[in-house]
Amino acid sequence: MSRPTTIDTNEILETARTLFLKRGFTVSTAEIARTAGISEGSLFNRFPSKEKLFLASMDLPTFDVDNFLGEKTEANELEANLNVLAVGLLDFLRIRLPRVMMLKSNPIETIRSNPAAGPEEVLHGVKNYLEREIKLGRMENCDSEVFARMLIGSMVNYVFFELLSERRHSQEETRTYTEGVVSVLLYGVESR
Amino acid sequence: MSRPTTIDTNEILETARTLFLKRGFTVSTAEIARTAGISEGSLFNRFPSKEKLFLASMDLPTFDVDNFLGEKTEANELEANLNVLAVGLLDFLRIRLPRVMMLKSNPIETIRSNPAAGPEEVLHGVKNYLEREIKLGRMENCDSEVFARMLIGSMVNYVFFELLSERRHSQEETRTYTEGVVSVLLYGVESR
Amino acid sequence: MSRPTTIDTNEILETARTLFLKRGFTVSTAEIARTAGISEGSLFNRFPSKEKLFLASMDLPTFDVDNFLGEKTEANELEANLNVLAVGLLDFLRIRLPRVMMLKSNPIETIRSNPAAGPEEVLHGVKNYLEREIKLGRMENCDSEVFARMLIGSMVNYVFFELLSERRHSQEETRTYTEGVVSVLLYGVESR
Amino acid sequence: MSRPTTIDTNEILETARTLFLKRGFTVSTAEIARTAGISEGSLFNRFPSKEKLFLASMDLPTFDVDNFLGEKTEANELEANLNVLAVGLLDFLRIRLPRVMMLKSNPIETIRSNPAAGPEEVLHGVKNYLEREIKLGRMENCDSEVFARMLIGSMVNYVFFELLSERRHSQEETRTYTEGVVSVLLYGVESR
DNA sequence: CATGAATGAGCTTTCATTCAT
DNA sequence: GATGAATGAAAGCTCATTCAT
Repeated sequence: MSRPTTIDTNEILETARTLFLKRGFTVSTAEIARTAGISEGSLFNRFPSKEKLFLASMDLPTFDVDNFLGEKTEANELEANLNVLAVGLLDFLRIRLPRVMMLKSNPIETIRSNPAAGPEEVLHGVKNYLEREIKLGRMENCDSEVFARMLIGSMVNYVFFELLSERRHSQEETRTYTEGVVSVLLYGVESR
Repeated sequence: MSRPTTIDTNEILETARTLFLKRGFTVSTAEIARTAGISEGSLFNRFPSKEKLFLASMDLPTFDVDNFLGEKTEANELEANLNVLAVGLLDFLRIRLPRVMMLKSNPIETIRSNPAAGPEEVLHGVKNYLEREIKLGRMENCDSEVFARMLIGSMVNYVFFELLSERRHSQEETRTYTEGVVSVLLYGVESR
Repeated sequence: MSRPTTIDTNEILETARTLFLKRGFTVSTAEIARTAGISEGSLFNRFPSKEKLFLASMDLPTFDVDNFLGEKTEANELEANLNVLAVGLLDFLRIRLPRVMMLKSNPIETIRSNPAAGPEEVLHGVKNYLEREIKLGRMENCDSEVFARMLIGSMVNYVFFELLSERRHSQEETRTYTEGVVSVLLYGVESR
Repeated sequence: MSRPTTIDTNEILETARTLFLKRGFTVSTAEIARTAGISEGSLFNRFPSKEKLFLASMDLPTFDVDNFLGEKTEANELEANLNVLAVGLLDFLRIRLPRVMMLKSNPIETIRSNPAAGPEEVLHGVKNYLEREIKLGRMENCDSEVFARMLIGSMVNYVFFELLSERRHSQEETRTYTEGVVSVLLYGVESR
């Protein structure tokens, strides 16, 4: 019966996210509103404070290893599975990592207690997956924590480079890299 | 040799760094001055602007692989060398990484052109070192870029976890981890 | 005779009055509308501006001494009449005084010219009444202005205390007070 | 050693008080600063918030009956003393009353608990004085509360009229009034 | 006519920076 | 050089008012 809503909250969040990620928490709400094509008043109608807007725009996606692999893997191919997982992690981290960094660098008061920002989840997910593969006899026994950290760390670092150099690797580069990583993880570079 | 009445620039920088790293670029110059025990006037006598102070306090250390290893390694022990290198990288990254993240998250205008913030240096250093080891026949031929990225990435990620969880690993945990990483890199987890 | 769908202007005014009196002119129109159970749009359909709403809600009641006494007094009893008048003034002032104070403390531009806010009326009314009583020989000749001011002032002050202490006197306290006041006015405390 | 203070806090308070009293709490801090001839920044250097400034500028003076009379009265002249007291009350109320009204009409959160805003003090002071006079046998026994309320109320109302009509009575008018009041209080208008 | 989404002007407040000593 | 008072531009936020339905 009243004037219909014309402003899309998601559009605001995308605009804010883009600006925050590019220029830091110090971008002004005025600029966010202007870029989103709305008035500052409308911005604050949706989000009660700049901090809330910031936190909402930096919402962290999660990554469920089992769900992700369950759909895509051929059960018996460990190396293939790990390659798929590596690529999935990359895509996930390309979204999550810049937000985590932004949140960490602008420790709004209420952020501290947010456990979702913690990095443990993904590590646990990968570790659990590995241990299941070991139990199933499809993988040699090994320190799953070290393996998981190395896999994730290699992906994190790859994305990290992309962020800092502001250049995204091509699909080919990426595939070469992930395959190299998985290969090294499984076989090392030295024949023992 | 009496205590100089002038203010130690390094003390200012340390104070500023601590505050910036903990609370982000938005800490006020007033608070920095107060914490450093000086007046705001003095702060601006030393640094012409907050941005300059920020950049100075986030000065990025560099890591010269050759220098570092030259002093500490026994030439023939590749695995030992890599372990030393890994620990050295960790210590280096514990200082550098939070600053890089802070710089990336607060891209002051003048920062863009600063190549020192780029992550290529260390990658090149490690790659060069690896290729020399390969040329010297002390290491199997391999994709040095992937190897370097994995080594660095594993360390980056380890420090990353420490930053996010605000808990530093013990020396023992760290040694176990670095040795695990190097071992996997060299030999993998699967016997081929 | 079903409940009308339209909004009762008087209910709005009562809500607004209550809020204005309790919290000052700074209460927001949003809160007034919410408290009244209507939309802000409807509020502004009724009152073209917040100021108009404020002025309307602070509408000052008047007090016609003659009308008031005409119905209630026994003609020959001066002291009784004055007691009735005193109580009537009290009840009147309990409504008028807080509004006058609110209007005075928030001198909306257009208020200045509003003579109704002036306090002269009641003073004149009481003075006229007193002079009639004197002419009728039911009261000694005296300075009717001083008498009127003292009577009114005593009541104003009594209400004033109630406002500031946010506690309304009981009926008994009130009667004791008004009778004391009238007695002093008529006979003083000293035998001359 | 540093730049000397050039802004007088009292001047700020006077400016703020004048504007608040004339236009209500809604005068902007910008206008207060401009009128005081200082920057808004300086205003907030002195007062951490507009509310604090408001409260400070509405600081309520107190009136110590004994101190006041102690210096000015000839001990044995009750009526003379009361006349002096009445004038003193008037002068006091001309300052206090508008501030009390302003405070009451803008009930800043923290104001509620401020007992100084309460009107009891002066009432008690006058009552105590009267009871002492009664004990000393210089005044007939009477209801000191009613007497005090009437004296104060008459003065409050007189000032009230001045406030509302924005016209201050002349000294002569004032003296005539106070003397009339005291006379009525002591002797009434009727011979009993 | 009632609604509440949208607005934008204006508010209080902050803060990097300058300046007089 | 060190100080901290003073500044003013801009920030975050509010809110009376308008408008599309």
